[in-house]
Amino acid sequence: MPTNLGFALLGLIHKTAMSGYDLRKVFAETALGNYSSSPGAIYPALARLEKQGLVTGEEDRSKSLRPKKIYRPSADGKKIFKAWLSQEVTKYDISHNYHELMLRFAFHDALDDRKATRRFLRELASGLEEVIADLVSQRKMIPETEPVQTRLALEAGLEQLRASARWAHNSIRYFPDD
Amino acid sequence: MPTNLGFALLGLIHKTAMSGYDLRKVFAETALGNYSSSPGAIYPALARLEKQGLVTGEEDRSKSLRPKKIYRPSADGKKIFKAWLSQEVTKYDISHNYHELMLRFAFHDALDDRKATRRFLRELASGLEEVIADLVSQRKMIPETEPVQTRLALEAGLEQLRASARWAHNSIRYFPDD
DNA sequence: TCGCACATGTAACGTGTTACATGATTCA
DNA sequence: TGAATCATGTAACACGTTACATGTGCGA
Repeated sequence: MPTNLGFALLGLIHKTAMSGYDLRKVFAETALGNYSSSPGAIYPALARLEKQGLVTGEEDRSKSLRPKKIYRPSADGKKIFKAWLSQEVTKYDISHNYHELMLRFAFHDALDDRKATRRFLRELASGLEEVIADLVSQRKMIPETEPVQTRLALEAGLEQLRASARWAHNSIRYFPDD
Repeated sequence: MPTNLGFALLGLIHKTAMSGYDLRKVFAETALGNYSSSPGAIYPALARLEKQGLVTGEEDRSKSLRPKKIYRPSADGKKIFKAWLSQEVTKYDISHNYHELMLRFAFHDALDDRKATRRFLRELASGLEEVIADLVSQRKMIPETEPVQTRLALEAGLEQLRASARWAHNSIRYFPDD
């Protein structure tokens, strides 16, 4: 199973076939940058995906530059990518892997299935409520002897989660039923 | 220089001397859990800290259980820990390392210096405004042809940052100037 | 005596980071 | 001709993950 970086690469070439260099530029220039734009990460990741049969790299010598390798997802690659997108949203992911969830959402258009995206957002919203409730009860259990910072740090997390929950609720309307 | 996990360990034993097992429990039971509670991470991290002279582990056979090793920060360890806490808040950290910033804040009481904590929050708040402004202009540059998800994913990040900025502003009052 | 909580570790593995290496093409 | 940009990669290293190994003492 690919890593987040692998899925990000898969997602980008799913839309448009690209070389490793092109991919690096996308990472460098967009908010995807969190998933690293260093050649030491991207080229090995592409090689792994190719070895696993999830992408195919085709040399392009049309421009007589040093040959580019243009990557495309294979049938298997598309299948695995879509399965990744369609996974259930778990509480675990929400508290330990939020970045991955947002990565998945960002690529959700590849599914071309408003119902699936709606489900994603609904699951996210309700998962968030649960995680928020957990944190609220954790907050209650912080003894008075703890420094303010402890409570405030928890509060910071809470506020981010609340913002996310509002966002998820508001976003559902962009994927109407029918 | 220790990793985030190393600093988290340093921060916990700074307050109360503890064994590796105790530390694991703290990680398992609190929101710190993001920094891993697996023995394969914690024991090697403690060993590294000890080799670097930042902590000292003293065997405790008082209870005749399998001997505990109680860890304490060394003078060097305290110095490095406080230097870490006192670091400037950079835009880079805000966009690529937000977790570490919150970890730092959570341990800020070790500094016992309201001025430093105020400075941290002020720098965080103003850094956040800048990062938010950057994202807003990035959002403007997303072509219409992009799927809604692209814009919404960026929006999700924005809302989290805005929530953080509000939190930072509101939190400053807990650290009054004298 | 069986299992559980206490307590500490090691080994294999994958992956990301940084830094370096290589080479073609364009343009001043 | 020399620098910048295009383009792909490798090598060393550190770290975290998972899984396993080992052993003590207590209570049912």
